[in-house]
Amino acid sequence: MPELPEVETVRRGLQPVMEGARILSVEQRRPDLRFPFPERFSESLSGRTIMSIGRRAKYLTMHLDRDPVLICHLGMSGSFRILSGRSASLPGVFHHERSKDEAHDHVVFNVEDAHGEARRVVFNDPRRFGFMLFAESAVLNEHASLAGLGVEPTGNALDGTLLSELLRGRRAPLKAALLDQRLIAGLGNIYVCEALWRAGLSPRREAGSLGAAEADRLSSAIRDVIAEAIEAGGSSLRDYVRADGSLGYFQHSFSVYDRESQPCPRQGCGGTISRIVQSGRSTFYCPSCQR
DNA sequence: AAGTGAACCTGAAGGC
DNA sequence: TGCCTTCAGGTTCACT
Repeated sequence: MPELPEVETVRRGLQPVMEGARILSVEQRRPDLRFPFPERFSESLSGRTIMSIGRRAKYLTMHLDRDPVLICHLGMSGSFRILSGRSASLPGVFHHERSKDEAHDHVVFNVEDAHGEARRVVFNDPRRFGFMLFAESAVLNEHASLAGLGVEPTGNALDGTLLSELLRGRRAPLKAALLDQRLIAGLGNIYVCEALWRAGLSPRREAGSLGAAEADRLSSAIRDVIAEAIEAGGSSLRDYVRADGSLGYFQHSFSVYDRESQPCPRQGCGGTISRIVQSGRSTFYCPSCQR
């Protein structure tokens, strides 16, 4: 579910409550999510102080006052919500009222935040494609989950020259190449579709076939759409909410994603958005203006 | 090696 | 109403 902008939004939502907080206890309510929880999961976290919450691609990292680092992935349906500790013991007066199905509340962090407020930070994940793992901080980037990740589409690193290099020689469709986390890390189905539309490039193009001007356009489109989506607090489809319960609103800015049969929004195009399936996933694009 | 498709799991939505 | 199928923001594994 969550792509980079949603994960970054979650990180920013957790930051004010988690940074500087002390973990009093951790309730682990099942043995596994996508993977088994680490050995001594709760014991290793309890008593620690959270120094910072980081993000790499779609992974969240929780850095403590000593090892291990907690690596967390939200999978397709993972989310966090924050309850005030006091409200948590008084049903009906939660920090925010949105009550998700508590059957899928898999982990609860009981913390005391930097102001001494008791908080419950709850990880909910109906599909359980998310996971939590431990890593050694000194070799965090060599951890199996993070080691192979490509360039972040935020900041200045991703330009036309680098994108050309990454795509050179690749025979896969452009869509598939952009979803490959080893090349660019953090893009998912929504933002790949949106970036390709902005760049006027067909998702079916052979990835290695882009010219320099096209690679320039695409790298700009990727960076722009990711930056705008972060600014908007991500996209809220179905059940995605921010840690404070509010919704992101980038979904209102979709040009093609989930807009099959609707007119292409590009000025003067007049085309109609199509849905095709590429490597098992829906691609939305305008066959008229994306070539 | 690179590329494709299935698998993992639950819930929502649509068709009949 | 219920039952069935299809689909969903991701990653990993098995296969060609």
